[in-house]
Amino acid sequence: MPPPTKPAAPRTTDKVKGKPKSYHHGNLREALLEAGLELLRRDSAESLGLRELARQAGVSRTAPYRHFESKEALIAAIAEQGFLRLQDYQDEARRRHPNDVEAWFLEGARQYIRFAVDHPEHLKVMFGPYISHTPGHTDHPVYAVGNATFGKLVELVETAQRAGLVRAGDPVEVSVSVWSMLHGFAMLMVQKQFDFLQLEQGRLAALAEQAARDTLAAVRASP
Amino acid sequence: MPPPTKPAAPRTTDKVKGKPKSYHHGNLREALLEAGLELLRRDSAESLGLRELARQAGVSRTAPYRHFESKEALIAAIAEQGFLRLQDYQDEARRRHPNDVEAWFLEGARQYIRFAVDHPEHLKVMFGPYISHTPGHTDHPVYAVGNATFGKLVELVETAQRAGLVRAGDPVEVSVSVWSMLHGFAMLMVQKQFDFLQLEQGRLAALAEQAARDTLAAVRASP
DNA sequence: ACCTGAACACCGTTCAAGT
DNA sequence: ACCTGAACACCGTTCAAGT
Repeated sequence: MPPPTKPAAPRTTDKVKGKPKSYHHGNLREALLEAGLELLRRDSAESLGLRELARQAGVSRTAPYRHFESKEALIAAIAEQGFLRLQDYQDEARRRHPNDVEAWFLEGARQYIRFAVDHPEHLKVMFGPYISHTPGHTDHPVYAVGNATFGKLVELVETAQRAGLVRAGDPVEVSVSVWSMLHGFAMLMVQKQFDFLQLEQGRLAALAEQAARDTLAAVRASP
Repeated sequence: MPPPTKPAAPRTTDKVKGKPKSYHHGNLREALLEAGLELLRRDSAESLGLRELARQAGVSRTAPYRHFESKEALIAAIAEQGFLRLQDYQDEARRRHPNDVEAWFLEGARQYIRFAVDHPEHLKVMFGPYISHTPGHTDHPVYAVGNATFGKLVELVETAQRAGLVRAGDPVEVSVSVWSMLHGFAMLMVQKQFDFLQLEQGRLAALAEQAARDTLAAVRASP
């Protein structure tokens, strides 16, 4: 725990020229999101406090309410960023293998896991218990973005079905199996639930590759 | 939200005879665990407060500290209960199909999902972000019980490998794939992440059966 | 042995007020 | 338009004290 007396935050009041370095009056919103992500990266637990973020950004504790309705809204905004980034990872897989469905599928699976490795703090809020999925609360943009991310997976599955790689059937149902496997592996890894296995150096990467291949095996068309 | 003025809790001070109905002096520990579970069942979110549990049990807000070191310790105790119950579900699968490895494996997968359906509140604390898996915090009994649960899965996988049902290789690594798939499906379901698919009545059960079969397909030995 | 009451150091959120 | 300060209704946790 840090001592209660902090260095009072740099404040960077140099808004002399164009330099967009001083968010102090201007891009507080982005600064809060960035600070939230950094806090999640270190503390991991759910101490993510609105007051602490304000402190870190060098503003008063009520200033965040000018940019976010509530703590949950801030978390949802971070989750939204995360889904967009995950879509980028998925697009990359498609770009790498435009003419080979199997390679595309496998790379898509690897990219999902890579996203989890690169941005665990994003994954945690995207699928943590902080944003409720009960009907009525689904008006925030994060839900639309999340659904669009799943939609990209369904597209991949449909293409793979047409190519005879993946078994026939409702592509949405097949996509649920694919998602479950990748989500399960990614979440368990991010939550350090494999730590008790005492894996040697580099062994986790082998597990990830296995998970990607097993994901395809789970829904592969029988020959 | 309930009004701030509650009916002051029944207190059930009828400790006249043997009737173990009045936990007031005696089994406060169990009462707190039960109240915690009930709170998780309804509120779902992480408002699970120590003070509120005390209120619900009819004791002062500091009484819980006689039975639990901290809020995290109470949550860990609930998680421990959950792992034991999950083991019961797994044992049931083995008992039903003692002489058919494939049936045992499939039933084990179904039982994992059934546990999630029956006890979502347990699953949420078992794999939520409330108990940290960083080294140094792994002294609570919940970790040993969690590892034992995974151990049961490894046993099943080893048996299935010997029978030629599941592919060869390190049984722990194979078990990770199986666990990932079931965990992913169970968590997404419990978190209501499939709700946006607008599934018709009974369709979720079909998804669950598919997930169980796909879990086997993911690690099945090639013919 | 088990529980209580007051107290400490925190939260999220609201609201009138400042520039 | 954006931010501040005081205030309200909460937390988890500690500790001396009660029976």
